[in-house]
Amino acid sequence: MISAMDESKITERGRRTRQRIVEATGEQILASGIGGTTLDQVRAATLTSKSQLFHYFPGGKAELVREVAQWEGRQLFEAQEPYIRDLRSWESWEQWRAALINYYISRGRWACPIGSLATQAAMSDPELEQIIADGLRTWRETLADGVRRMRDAGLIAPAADPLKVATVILAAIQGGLVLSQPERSAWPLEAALDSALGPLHGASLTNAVVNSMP
Amino acid sequence: MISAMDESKITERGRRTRQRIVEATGEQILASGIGGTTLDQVRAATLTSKSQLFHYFPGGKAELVREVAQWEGRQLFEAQEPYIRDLRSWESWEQWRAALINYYISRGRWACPIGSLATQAAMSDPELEQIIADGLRTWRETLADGVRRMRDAGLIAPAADPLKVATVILAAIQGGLVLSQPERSAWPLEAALDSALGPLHGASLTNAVVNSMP
DNA sequence: TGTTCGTTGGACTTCATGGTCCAGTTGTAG
DNA sequence: CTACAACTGGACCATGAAGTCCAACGAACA
Repeated sequence: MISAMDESKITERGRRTRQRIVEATGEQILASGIGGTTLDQVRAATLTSKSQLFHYFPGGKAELVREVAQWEGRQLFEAQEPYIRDLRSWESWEQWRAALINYYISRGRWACPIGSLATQAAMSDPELEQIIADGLRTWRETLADGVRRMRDAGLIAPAADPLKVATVILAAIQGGLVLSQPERSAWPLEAALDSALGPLHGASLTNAVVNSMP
Repeated sequence: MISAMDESKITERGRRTRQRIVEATGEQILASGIGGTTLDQVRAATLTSKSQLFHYFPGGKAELVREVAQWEGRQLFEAQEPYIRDLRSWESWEQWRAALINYYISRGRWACPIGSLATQAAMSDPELEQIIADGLRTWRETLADGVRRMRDAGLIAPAADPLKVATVILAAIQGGLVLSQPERSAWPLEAALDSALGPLHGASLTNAVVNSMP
């Protein structure tokens, strides 16, 4: 990744200021979207000035937004650590699920830093689109690894396609968030995620509850 | 619903112009989002003038966007007719699924007029948010009716909660579209939707393929 | 035929917002 | 302590987009 900001000569103070800008912008974007976020708002929220914004992000708003996307993406992944790295049993999936839901709840808003940006700005900024796509892809791969471990351990059907299962889970998260937004509740997200996680639930418990035939 | 445009005195010619504006705006929003759509673009695309835009939509851009949301919503529902009204067997769900996927494919872009607007503009315009929420709700209710019919006919488990199943299906659609966007392919959407539709698939076929235990 | 009202054209105004500039301050290394 | 570079403040500029205004056109109807 090529960052327009060379981090060689940078003071600690500068680093803090820069980080403050990124986080405040993220907050604002989360609340009002990219288009609804102005540099003046960021400036006011961070008690900085225009010159600082352009000092740290010479590429202007576009670069700042990209930086925010990467930062938020990292936060999202860290929130899933360490569970997402060690998905190999139903219990580990449950722990991961709890950590993820908790992350979304803690932000106060029902929006995914990756998913909602994907919808908002995909067509406006190809570079941002790339960042989003990369984040989505590694997320899916990490989940697929977990599914693969489950399969190799014989905990789920050998015929299950890990990539497909991972995609279904991701889709459930993104779609669940879309529905949680107007609902102002986590339940659509939880329902969708649990449903997608069904195939990973060992034994025929899931089938019996959700899918049995009279 | 209160429309700022009183339709009492309006010529056929005016109606056509107005409709032309709505459709062109929808096209533009689909391509560039709400923020990326300017009235000048709409004016150019429809060969109209500013005065016409404000003549037919006194509320300005906000009203126009709301009108577009409603129009697109209607289109979306019509695309699912008549199947969505008569969900009562696995075959009918399959027909509905085909019609829906076909609708999204035919638009050329992987975006839902309801879902993507929900993400984009929910917080900027409360009225638009209401329109989106309503559309989402009636959609969910209609699907839930179908699930209810399935349950009452004994085709799925009596314990299944129709509203929850409908929500999971909707989430799969929305999330599938989010993932289909960067992928530039319908497969994530189809995978997610099929997975969510699993519980409606009679017999233990689904269980055997996706979820069996060694 | 003329009057009325829906319709249309396009110039004009206002203003928010991204972006620029430069002078002044603070920190740090020799 | 001095010099240089990083950092900060805020006035200023350019632009594009929403919204206004008014004059002119055209179709229905007396």
